[in-house]
Amino acid sequence: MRRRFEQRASALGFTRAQWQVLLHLSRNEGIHQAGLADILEVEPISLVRILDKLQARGLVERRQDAGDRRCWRLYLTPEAHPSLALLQDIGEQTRAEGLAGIDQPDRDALVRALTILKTNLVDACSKQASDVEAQHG
Amino acid sequence: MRRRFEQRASALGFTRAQWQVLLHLSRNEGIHQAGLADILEVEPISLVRILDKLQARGLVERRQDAGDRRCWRLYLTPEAHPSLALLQDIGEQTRAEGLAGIDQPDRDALVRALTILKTNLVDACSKQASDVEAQHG
DNA sequence: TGTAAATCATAAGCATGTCTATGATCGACG
DNA sequence: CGTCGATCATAGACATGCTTATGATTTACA
Repeated sequence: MRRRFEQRASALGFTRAQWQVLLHLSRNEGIHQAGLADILEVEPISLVRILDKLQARGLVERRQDAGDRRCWRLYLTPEAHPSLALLQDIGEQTRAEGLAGIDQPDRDALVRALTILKTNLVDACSKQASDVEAQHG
Repeated sequence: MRRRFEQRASALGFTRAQWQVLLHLSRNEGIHQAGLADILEVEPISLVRILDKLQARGLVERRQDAGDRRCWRLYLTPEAHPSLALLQDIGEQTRAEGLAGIDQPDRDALVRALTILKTNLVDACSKQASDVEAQHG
């Protein structure tokens, strides 16, 4: 799904990661980088360089936070909106293309299974992380 | 699933990609790099550097092909087997951990749905690739 | 046979993910 | 008020994925 999306989106000069950033930013304008990284489930450092590129292309704006000089608040620029709409279409098409021929009960089961699977693994990851922490002090 | 596996495997000094290479190589000893890349569904160049590292660690051997001087045949060294066994255990545990609490019908539906989904997208990718090819030449 | 096309391995350069480290700032607590 | 620990953004270094390009061979075909 990643490959197919990227095959289509590369014509617009975007990667999947860039689209995800734009999409989630559009739903959370004014968020700071750590918060967006949390939503995207990546480390903040992974986001920094993507934002650098999007900012260099004039699609994203970093504004100083009034009360906290450490952090930036993130906004889409007006230039971002047309691309974002196109990218959302591509995402929609890719999703539909992938799910074609899967009946509704199986789609439901897919979502159920993946939801549990993700929860299981995230829990296991954070449990082990806190174990290691406890051992080391 | 990738993250959880890597969390565990990093203690052994392996990445998921390296494990996949070792695993599929163990099932296809004597294969050449392009063939293994095809099985792993990555580009040959992505495999080269992983093999370089595994070879440097003495886990993989490249032997000249007798009949074709362009290609190498790949073999695991005896040193690879203990690590491979450990990594397979980790893979097994991670899979079990992820699937915990998903009943059998949903597991079956998951496999069905993902199989179709992958086929759909792979077909769409290669169809578009050949369209582009046709246009350009 | 001789040349053009395909194939194998690999390099260069980019995007994105990680971990670890660092400087600036904030907040909490003595 | 001053210090110490948390948090924010970011740098450096590495792993792995990609596209595109290249040299060496092999294969196919005129």
